[in-house]
Amino acid sequence: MKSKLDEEFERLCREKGLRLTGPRRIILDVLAKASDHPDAIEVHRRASLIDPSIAIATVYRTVRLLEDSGILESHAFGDGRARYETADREHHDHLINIETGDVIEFRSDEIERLQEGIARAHGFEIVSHRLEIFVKPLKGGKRKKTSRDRR
Amino acid sequence: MKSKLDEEFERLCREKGLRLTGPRRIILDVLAKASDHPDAIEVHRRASLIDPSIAIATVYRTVRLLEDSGILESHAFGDGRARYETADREHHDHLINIETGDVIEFRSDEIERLQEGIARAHGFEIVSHRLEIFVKPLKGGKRKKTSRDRR
DNA sequence: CAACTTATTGCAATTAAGTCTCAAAAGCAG
DNA sequence: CTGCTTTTGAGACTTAATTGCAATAAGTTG
Ligand SMILES: [Mn+2]
Ligand SMILES: [Mn+2]
Ligand SMILES: [Zn+2]
Ligand SMILES: [Zn+2]
Repeated sequence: MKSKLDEEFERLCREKGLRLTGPRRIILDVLAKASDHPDAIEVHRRASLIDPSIAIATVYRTVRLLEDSGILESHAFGDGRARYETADREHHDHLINIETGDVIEFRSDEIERLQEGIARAHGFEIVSHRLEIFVKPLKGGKRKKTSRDRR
Repeated sequence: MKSKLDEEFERLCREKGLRLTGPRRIILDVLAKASDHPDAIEVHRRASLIDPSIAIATVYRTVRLLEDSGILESHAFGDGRARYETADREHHDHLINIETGDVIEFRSDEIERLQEGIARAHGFEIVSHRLEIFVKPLKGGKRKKTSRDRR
């Protein structure tokens, strides 16, 4: 099935004279289907299951292309590698469980609004931002079953 | 003059059997005096003015040691390098002017409080967090003279 | 202060994420 | 299908950071 992302990417290709190649389709597909935040190596591993000839260099080239086009977002959570997710959902920030590496998404309109105010007070407008909260489980139980996110 | 940081580092050395060496004193001094957020290469450059024989490897080793001891904080603003600042001041977050690279510090107790609430609602407690807002100047003038931060 | 033990240093080699070069392969307009 | 152009895979390269190692310097003891 052809997703929103596929259509957007096709449009982009036509617009910029880029080619809709096999590797690009597969990499975009891997990213569209991911419900976690894979890094380039993990994207390559998943893409390789579909076409083992895809090179890691192509993964790096493609995620850069997609990121520059606004189709992908990259994050730098603790470890050195950049991690990716498609930019087709509403903006959110992340809680990272430092004991398990699980990533939990959240959104706070209040925080978003406060950030706007801070930027404006300094004479700026926000281009982008990142908020990452590194957490560990509360000892005293009170756990919600929220961490569906792998790694 | 001997700063708070120096004393804390001396205590740490005694505690862990570490040695208070020339290079360590100089690197800590450079960091204590910095009012910006220098990266390892810049710290090395400044340390070299005092003792040209200091190796970049020693800078990397020392900032890691200081960071692990909680004396230094490292940040990963856009560019690949880690940037450092001493952890002796009150917690704050950063606005980064993407046009100039200037870093502006701010603190919002409201945002801090909201983060606590979010973490707790998910059954976690915050270990650390980072909030970085990438901004550009508002076209319509309204500028405050706040950016005292170099680089 | 001199001798001694052990941590630390400078240096060069190494690692690891990501980028680049280039000849071969593949898109795609005609 | 042809021909032009972009993209690819493979491997070389770049850059921040880490590590191995022999030489050096801290700190300790007498
Ligand atoms: Mn996410
Ligand atoms: Mn700061
Ligand atoms: Zn946000
Ligand atoms: Zn904060």
